[in-house]
Amino acid sequence: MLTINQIKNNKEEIIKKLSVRNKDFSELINKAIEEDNNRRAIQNELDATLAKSNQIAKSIGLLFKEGKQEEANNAKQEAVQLKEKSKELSEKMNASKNNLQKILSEIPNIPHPSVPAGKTDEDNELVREGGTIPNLTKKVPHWELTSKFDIIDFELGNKITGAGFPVYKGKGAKIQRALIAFFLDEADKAGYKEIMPPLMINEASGFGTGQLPDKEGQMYHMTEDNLFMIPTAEVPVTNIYRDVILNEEDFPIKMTAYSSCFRREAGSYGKDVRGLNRLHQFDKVEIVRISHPEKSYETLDEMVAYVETLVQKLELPYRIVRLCGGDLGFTSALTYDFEVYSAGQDKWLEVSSVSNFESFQANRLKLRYKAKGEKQTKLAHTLNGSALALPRILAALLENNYTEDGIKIPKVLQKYLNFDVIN
RNA sequence: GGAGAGAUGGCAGAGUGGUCGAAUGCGGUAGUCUUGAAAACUAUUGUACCCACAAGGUACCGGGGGUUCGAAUCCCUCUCUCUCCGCCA
Repeated sequence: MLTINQIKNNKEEIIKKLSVRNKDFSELINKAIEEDNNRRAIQNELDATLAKSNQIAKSIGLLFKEGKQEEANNAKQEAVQLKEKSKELSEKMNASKNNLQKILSEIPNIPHPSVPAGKTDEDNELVREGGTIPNLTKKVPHWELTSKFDIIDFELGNKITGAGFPVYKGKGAKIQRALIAFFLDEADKAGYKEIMPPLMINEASGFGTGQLPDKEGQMYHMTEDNLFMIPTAEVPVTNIYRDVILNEEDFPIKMTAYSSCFRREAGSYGKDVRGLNRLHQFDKVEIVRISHPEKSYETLDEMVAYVETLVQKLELPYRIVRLCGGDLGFTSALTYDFEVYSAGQDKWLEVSSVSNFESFQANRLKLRYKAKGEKQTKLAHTLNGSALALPRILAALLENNYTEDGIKIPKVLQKYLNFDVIN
């Protein structure tokens, strides 16, 4: 969420920058400013009324002490009237605040100047590519390979739970474990502190990172306890810093977490859902950073470079794209997507999304820092990225490395496994 | 799940209707002293909003609601924590 001060101070500029998202936000922006003016007017009056009430209440205490019953009773009358007035005003004020909140929550993050204009993923900008696309004699999609080698059982998942909950077996399960260990070890080497977070979150956490209230339908909801299954470790990990005021010297904050992720994927039925392409439960290692505002883009570049080393070490052909305005997430200012080429399907699969949210999440989280010698707190910047999501990485590994002799395991994973080929 | 106790500032911990944004101690910051440090002493030390700034004002003592002219203090409710019992990996 943008702050009202951000909006007021740079109104025209913000409207202009938001237009990169292919939508005109001038009306909402104007409404927000108008409502804020309204709110301030009400608060002025309310504060004055309360001040008077407080004054009278104090004087009543003194009058009683002095035994001036009559005067005290007169003062009470006045106080009652003031109270009614302040009640009215505070109701108005709450309504105004809620309305402002609602308007603000409909305004997305301001795209970074480097975000290209565009409508769909076709307008995304290719930043870099690497690796070599394998020249396979036979292209086999992973869902055939997994059943051929009996390493992932989709049918069994259907039986136990439902579609989108695969069962990993034997070498399939071991590869999952190896990938998780590999990703965590790499993150550790890169200075990220490992976190093992809760897999369910409460409402406040969901609000902090922006899943609630908008994307409520995308999370599994335990209504009995009002908890939600996490769609990504970003949520619990970033919320570690909800309601926190940091010191400048606490930066940089680097965290990583492995977790299972749960997504209802409502509304995406039938679209690229075969095999591992889109699941309700999957595993992912996430990196999260909290950064000084002046350093956050440096941080973003660092994260992109880091994720790039992962796909390189896994020897996967990849490309990095900068999302265009139309494809950019609501909360993000700049996002780089990583895609790996999956030869069996002849498709690029998105395996990581690395974003700078600037102060958009921090505002909701109330995550601030205090510069040395300054009294005012400022919002920190938050960033996160997948490093990496397992299922599509696995799909690409299986498809790209498949030969007549079986599926070869990339070198970096071999030390985590007691086999180097699946056959 | 049952019974009881509790939730106060960075921490510890007073405060049971008015003079409490809140004693005291510790910690933090600045200064005095010192070659430097420690100790000691002095001052300062929550967040947000209104206000151009300052002055001043308002709100916040786990969350929400209520009683009252006035609530950290009384009532209701929710959440959480602790102790005991039960169950349990």
